[in-house]
Amino acid sequence: MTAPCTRSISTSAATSAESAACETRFAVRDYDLAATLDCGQAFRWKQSNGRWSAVVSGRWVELWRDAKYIFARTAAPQSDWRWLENYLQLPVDLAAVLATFPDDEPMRRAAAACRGLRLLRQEPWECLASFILSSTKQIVQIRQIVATLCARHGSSALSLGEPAFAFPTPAQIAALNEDRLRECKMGFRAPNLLTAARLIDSGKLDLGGIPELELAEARARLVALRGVGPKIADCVLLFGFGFPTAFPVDVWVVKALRRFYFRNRRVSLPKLRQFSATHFGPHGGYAQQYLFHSIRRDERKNFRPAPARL
DNA sequence: ATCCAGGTCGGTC
DNA sequence: GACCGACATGGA
Repeated sequence: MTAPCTRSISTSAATSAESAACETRFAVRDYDLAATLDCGQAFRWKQSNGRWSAVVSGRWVELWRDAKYIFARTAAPQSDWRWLENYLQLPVDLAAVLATFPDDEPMRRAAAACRGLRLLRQEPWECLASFILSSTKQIVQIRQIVATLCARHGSSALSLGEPAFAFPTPAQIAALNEDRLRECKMGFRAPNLLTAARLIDSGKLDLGGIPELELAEARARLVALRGVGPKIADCVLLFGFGFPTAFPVDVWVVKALRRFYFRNRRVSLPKLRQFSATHFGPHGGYAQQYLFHSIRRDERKNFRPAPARL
């Protein structure tokens, strides 16, 4: 698909890491990189002067855009970029996805308000672990917990800027104990992460088999984990495994569904789940992310920070 | 200060 | 089923 390295970076002053650095670009349309990386589906991306960096499946990578392209560079040489094309879901025809959304006013507005928003395809274990850590936490805090966990317990990754760390493997976490995990500020979620890591590390839970299952069965496997209910399970199924109709219903989506489809009436969570499972079509998961992103942005638009004090 | 955050769990009625 | 409080931690 893409040439391995369109440009290899090498200068006389380059360190050994820099001389192996690798850069490429992808022509894209309808791809809002910033919204996609920052909308609460992934928790590792940091922005610094217009560029986004993270560690994806153990590889440090930096991304940036111009009008036509997404540019990427890594610290290590790449023989191909399929891992990144897959992560960013570059081949997805967004217009075709949007065309399956229900033709109603809320979805038309959400699609118009979030033009270019995409779903990523994340590494399943990292996705599961991250969302185990997400319950009743704000997105900024989830990022902080995940960053601490990676810095303390993940393997270091070759990078060009700040030191970077891979997400800890199940084995790396399984080798810890609850107190070590609590030191990463994850509170009561620590034992949940620990038992999930140990089940996977011991082979008692095989995430690799999940994609072969029907949605309901896959969901049942995940919900069997302590600390994983229907919402977190659907996040993992959608963002990690790509089940297109997985539909995470969190507090924001509840708010959006009630406001847009039930005239702000009190509707029980099971009823909202039932509605969402049938109303949003073959790419319901995508529709969910558009609702989530648009209502969060609307609410924040009304928020005005207090003027800075001197 | 008080409420709430990309929830889940184990109780109640 | 529906409703409730506990669970850690820190932003707003």
